[in-house]
Amino acid sequence: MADIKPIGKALFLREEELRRGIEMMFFAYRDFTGEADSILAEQNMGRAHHRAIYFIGRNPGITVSELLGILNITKQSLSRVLSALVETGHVVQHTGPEDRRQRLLYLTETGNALEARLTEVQGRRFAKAYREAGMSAVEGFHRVLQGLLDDRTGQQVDELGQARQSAYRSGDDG
Amino acid sequence: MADIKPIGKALFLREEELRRGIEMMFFAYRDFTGEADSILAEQNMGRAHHRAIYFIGRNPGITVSELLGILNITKQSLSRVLSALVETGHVVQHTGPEDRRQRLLYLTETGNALEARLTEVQGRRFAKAYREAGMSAVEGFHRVLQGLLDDRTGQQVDELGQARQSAYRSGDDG
DNA sequence: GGTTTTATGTCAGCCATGTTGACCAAAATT
DNA sequence: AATTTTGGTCAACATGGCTGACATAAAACC
Repeated sequence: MADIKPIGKALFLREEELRRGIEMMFFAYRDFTGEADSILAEQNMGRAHHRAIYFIGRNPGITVSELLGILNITKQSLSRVLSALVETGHVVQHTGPEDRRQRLLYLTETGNALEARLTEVQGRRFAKAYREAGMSAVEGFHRVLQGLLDDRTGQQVDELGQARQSAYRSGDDG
Repeated sequence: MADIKPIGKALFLREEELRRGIEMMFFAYRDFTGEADSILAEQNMGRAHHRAIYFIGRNPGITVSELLGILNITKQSLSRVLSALVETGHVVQHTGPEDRRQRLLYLTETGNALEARLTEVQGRRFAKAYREAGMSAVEGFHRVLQGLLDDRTGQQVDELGQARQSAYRSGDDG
């Protein structure tokens, strides 16, 4: 059995590899959000506002509950941010046509402009990374990220993708 | 020139692909940190404590300045966390032998145990993702993450890798 | 060698954003 | 009519960023 590997060393290398992933994830996320954070700071906003704006822009007419499902925060936290965004004219709430309890959320022109600006800087960063890494690396990147998700999140992401493909909600920004 | 592509559609696909990256990054980071956050909450700690513990464990004898360089936060923010960790017996500070202004940081046994526990849950998640995605995907994952970094961070990460390989600092936990 | 400058770290207090808990109102359900 | 669901509000609290003021050690300068 000459092909038995030195287990100790293999485990060491494995741990090093995992730690490398952990660290890179930390640094990459920090830098990935950094530029957007700066833009947001100019407007006295934070990441919480960004996340709300992003997912409202991506899903016009989304309800507060649905948004809560995506963000995984409490309604009190979200409420604070939404109030601010309505106040500053980035978001409008329309009473649901079927269920009048619901407040369907839409970006205003101002909100759309900010969303575009934020997504542009983050997209630019991704475009550079994708370009440098190459197509097959991008494929691998997606697969690993997918594997990092909780099962529940994985399902959610799939559902979001489906919903987006199939139909846009009726509404001003449709 | 029959191979000119329909630009409009290509751009649309490109934007969709970039948005997919942006979203996956958000979800993956959230889930990636979630388990560790729970463990930390048990001990009345947060992510800031985790980051300090992680990088001290990884670089025994690191100075506060060096740690600040890694974390990109203010010294005041770090100081608060370090004081708490010394208080709870997770970290010890030794005056620098050359430059007596410095406080070299080390994990205690307790600190090491917590670090190991936290790194284990995060490592397990990465191990699963890596296993499912396959080796070449992992390679691509690293390359894309690398490309997402600020230039300055990329250099830093390299330097850290070097320092770790070449020599361990003298100290109790060497 | 004493003074200034630089490096390093601490204390105090502010702000954003997460949390719980208690409670209210409107609409839908039974 | 009573209950449940949905959404909102107020209050209080914790974490972890931030700035400003300050203390001390080391280095640089005259």
